[in-house]
Amino acid sequence: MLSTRFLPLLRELSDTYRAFETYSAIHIRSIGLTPPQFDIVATLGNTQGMSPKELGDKTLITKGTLTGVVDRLIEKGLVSRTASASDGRCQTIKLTRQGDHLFARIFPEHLVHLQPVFAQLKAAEITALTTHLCSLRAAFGKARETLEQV
Amino acid sequence: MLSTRFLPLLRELSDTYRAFETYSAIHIRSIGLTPPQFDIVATLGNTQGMSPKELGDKTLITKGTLTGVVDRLIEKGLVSRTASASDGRCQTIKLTRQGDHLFARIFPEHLVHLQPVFAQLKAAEITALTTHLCSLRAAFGKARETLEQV
DNA sequence: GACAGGTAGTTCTAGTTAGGACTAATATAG
DNA sequence: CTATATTAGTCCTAACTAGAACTACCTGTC
Repeated sequence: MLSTRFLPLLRELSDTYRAFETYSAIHIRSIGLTPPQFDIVATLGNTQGMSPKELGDKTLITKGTLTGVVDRLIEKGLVSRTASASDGRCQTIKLTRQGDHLFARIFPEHLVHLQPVFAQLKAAEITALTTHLCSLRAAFGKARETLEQV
Repeated sequence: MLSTRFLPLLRELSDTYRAFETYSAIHIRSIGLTPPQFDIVATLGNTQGMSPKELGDKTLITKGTLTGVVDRLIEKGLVSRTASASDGRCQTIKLTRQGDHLFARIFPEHLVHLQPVFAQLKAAEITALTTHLCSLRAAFGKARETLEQV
């Protein structure tokens, strides 16, 4: 007999993630960005820039996708792509001055947009949820390692 | 001063959701389906079929996307689309005999694939996580309603 | 029974997605 | 020093995504 007691959790995880995506997209689209584009701008904010590889690791955007997302941000004049001097394979993606200004304006705005959501939750709930999610993510990671050992 | 204490939670929510998607996709792709296609087949399993509208509500696939996903499942011979007799706007999507066989085979397989993940967690953790996610989702829903009242 | 308003589904567009094939550059082993 | 393996990034394909425009159909009101 197979246990199915975890199915409600998986459904809830999907539903909650999508509720978050949908809610934050309301603000993001009002700026004229897409969610992945916002993610890149937010990750580059307050840094000296980084390689596409590093950017992909942080935002979980795969390399093939990242090329296109960065292309569109360059078209909009928000980021630049320059070759690395030390490693001919690497490049550095950086916010332009215009990108920097945009980041400084929209990041606090985005926090204001999210504030009413988390004002409804107790600090302890937020902490507990984060911890439990972390365990679940680790469980997926471990199960995946086991599969790959074959 | 804006609070940013919820940002780690949002990152963890995204990361955990993607870990789940990636992990379950390993099994789903081995069957020759995509995750949304699997979602549809799993939702139609053990039912008499339902309208695209209902299917979209359950799987959170928007109507425009659903048309294409169902088209591809029809091409594969797994589902059928028939007009409703009572309402000329509605249709009924149903598993074909072949789709039914596939469902009967792969759904238990999928549970077996997921089992090792949840075997690592205590039952109480699973329950607590589900409850907290539900609160968070409700908070997004409430905040959204507030925005729409304008 | 006509007409206004709402609902179901399709089509279209721009963008994202994963994965794999490919190129170029670096690093390692012998 | 050279052959091999690894890594970074681009390009390609099939599919999914939301949202908006559109068509067809239903429902209520007068």
